[in-house]
Amino acid sequence: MKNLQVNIVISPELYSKNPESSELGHKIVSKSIEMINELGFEDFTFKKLGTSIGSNESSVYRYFDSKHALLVYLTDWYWSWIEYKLVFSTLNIVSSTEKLEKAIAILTQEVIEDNSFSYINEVLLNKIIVSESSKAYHTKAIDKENEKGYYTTYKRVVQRVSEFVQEINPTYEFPHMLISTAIEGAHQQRYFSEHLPSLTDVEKGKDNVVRFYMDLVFKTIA
Amino acid sequence: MKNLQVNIVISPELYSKNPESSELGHKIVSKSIEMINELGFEDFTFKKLGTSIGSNESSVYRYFDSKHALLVYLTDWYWSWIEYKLVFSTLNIVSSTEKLEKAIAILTQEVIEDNSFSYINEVLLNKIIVSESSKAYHTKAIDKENEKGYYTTYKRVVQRVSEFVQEINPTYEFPHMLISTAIEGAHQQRYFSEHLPSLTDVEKGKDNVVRFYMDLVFKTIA
DNA sequence: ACAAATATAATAGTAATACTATTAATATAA
DNA sequence: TTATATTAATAGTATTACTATTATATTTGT
Repeated sequence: MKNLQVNIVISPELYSKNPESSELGHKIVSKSIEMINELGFEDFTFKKLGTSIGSNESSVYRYFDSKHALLVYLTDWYWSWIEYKLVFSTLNIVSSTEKLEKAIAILTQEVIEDNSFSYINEVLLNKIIVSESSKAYHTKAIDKENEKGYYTTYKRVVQRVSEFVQEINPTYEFPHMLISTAIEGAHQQRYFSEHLPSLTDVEKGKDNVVRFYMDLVFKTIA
Repeated sequence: MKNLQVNIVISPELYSKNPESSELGHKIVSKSIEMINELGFEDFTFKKLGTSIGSNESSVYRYFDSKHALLVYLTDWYWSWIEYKLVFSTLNIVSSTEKLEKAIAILTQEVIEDNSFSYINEVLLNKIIVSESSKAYHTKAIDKENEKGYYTTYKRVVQRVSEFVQEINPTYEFPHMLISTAIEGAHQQRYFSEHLPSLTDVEKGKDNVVRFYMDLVFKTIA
């Protein structure tokens, strides 16, 4: 994956001005990832962001209509990246079981290496997904936003992996529930393991989250 | 359960003045449940709440330090109520399998009847848990709050049910992960089924969420 | 029954947030 | 070079999440 020149392309619905199109746009995305991690989404503001990139609030607003729009953009970028990894790593594999194994690994693993997609730090972005992304869709405007296509990438990822499940066991009733449970669950378990560890069974050094979901998925569809 | 005189007792950590102790307190809790449902947590304010119960903002602040504190209170009330139902319905049952079945049902079912615990509408409260409760613990202050015991009831519920799992299969490695995955997953699936249905496999009339998690849990620990 | 204590309502005020609008300066492109 | 677009700077607004103060009820102890 290293030196491939690939770009994650984000739907124009998800920004006012494309942050890919300028240096300032890059800085906005890049620094917002850092700052949301540091401050948490609630305490992160466009004013602070503007200041810290040597620009100002109103310039940030030209790229994103709101703080929430930026979070949706980051979330979509993440899922586009995951989809890319998913497609790439299951290409030319014939065994459905093997494809599902790879997929579950990608979906439940912690991201520990910044694959340096230009100005986006995937390690930090993954942390935002774990601790903040649920705020993107837990909003009163969810239905309108869903109609506008804000969550299509995520839905497509779930769909793709559900298809692997269906290839393995065409009679299994709940492939989408199983995959969305594994994805969201893995993020939650990572959050719990750091903050509410008694809700989990994580052990230092072992990647129990991946093992747990791998086991759960394959037993459930067996 | 109907005519039993039982009270849910909430730890004093979770309020400034006990809302159980006055008519105003009752109104605050009762109306806030309605309003958070209507407006969503973001648009709900103490000012609006005060006005709508014929009182005012500052009086609400005497019961709860912040909007967030109120959400944590409501969440704890919910889990205390679930714990009560859990203990009640598994009392005198000897079969661990049967106990776990009852537990999973209680944890994953939609609440459709207001069991009229005085001034709290459990149906609406359950909806808040489904769509807003993750905001209670996805906060930068989580570690401090956890130390103060804000989440002990929830943790105890997970612990109790994990013990049923361990009774059935003492060698299963991840009982806590399994139960917290089922609990949080069920809420998520209910939210998705309403707003992002392609992430689920819900069908009108059938309670697929309960069936899905029941099947998943028992297959996983088999 | 009365004073003291307590609870509540009403009002005002503050710093910060999440924006919008306007203008000025700067870079780029025709 | 001029027109165009981009950005920075500044100012302003309604609202939020809270704090503080005082006046008025209500409850409680004696």
